[in-house]
Amino acid sequence: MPELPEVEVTRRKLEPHVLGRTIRAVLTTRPSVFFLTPPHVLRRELPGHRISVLRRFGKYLVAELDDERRLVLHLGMTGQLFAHRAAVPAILARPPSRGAPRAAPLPAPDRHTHLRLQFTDAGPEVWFRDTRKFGRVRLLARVQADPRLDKLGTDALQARGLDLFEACHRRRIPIKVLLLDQTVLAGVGNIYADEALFAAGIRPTRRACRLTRSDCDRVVAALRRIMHRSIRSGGTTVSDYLDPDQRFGRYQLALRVYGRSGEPCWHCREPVSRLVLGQRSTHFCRCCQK
DNA sequence: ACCGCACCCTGAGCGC
DNA sequence: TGCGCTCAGGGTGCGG
Repeated sequence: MPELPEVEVTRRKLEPHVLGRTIRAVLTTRPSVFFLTPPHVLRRELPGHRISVLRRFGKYLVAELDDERRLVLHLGMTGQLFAHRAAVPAILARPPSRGAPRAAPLPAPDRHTHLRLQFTDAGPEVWFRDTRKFGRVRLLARVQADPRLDKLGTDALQARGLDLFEACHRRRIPIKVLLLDQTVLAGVGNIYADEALFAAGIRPTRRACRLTRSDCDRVVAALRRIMHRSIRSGGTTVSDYLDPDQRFGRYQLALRVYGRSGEPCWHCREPVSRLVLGQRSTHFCRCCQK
């Protein structure tokens, strides 16, 4: 599932395919929850405009247009952005291990390809595909605020221990649940929350208010370290994630606890435990995390 | 303000 | 073979 590292890899690889290009036509599927801006509006409004910047905020991607409107994209759980060159054979072997992606390289758009941007030049189309439709697309008017975007906390890669420590004040929820709150640190999802808490030696069930300043420093440092490593590895492919070139991530090979319940802990060899917190499966080591 | 939980959606995997 | 069930989870919104 795309969290900050996967979204950042997507941004970096998509950027050269969109910057400075002018949209010629937009193809969409039928209206659905996927479209916060109705598809017929996107088809009408986007053509003729040039994409000037592609930014990331937490797990959001924002394409700024030449008229200062913004196209806001969220990949949800199964969202994929592709730079689709016609007639170029897609790569691909199986991913190195752990979870065989359901997705295979797409030779043609299918019913899950909800948005296709075609450009005035001969370069690739950009496709937004999302089987589960937990992803979202919205076109913001000039200077129009986005309620979700504006509520995001500090980007997880920019955060300091103090940011987390202040957010933990008087919060009685498990630290794992707090880490998933996008208004606290933007970009942290289920995988990296578990991995960072393991690296910091903190049990995910511990109440947020019971973390010390030093605990928070370790969690934030671990998040930054792990996310940077993951970005360098092309992100984590657990089930569906593919980058704009339809390549799998490789960071799943480096995961220490996520998806490893019952397998031996990297440090102490005790079996990794699993429980559910905030309706999300949570993985940790009873021995190494207190 | 805080917190728990149902819900959105689809495909995979499983038992029968 | 095929049906029906459960599970996965990012984010929203509601009720207590």
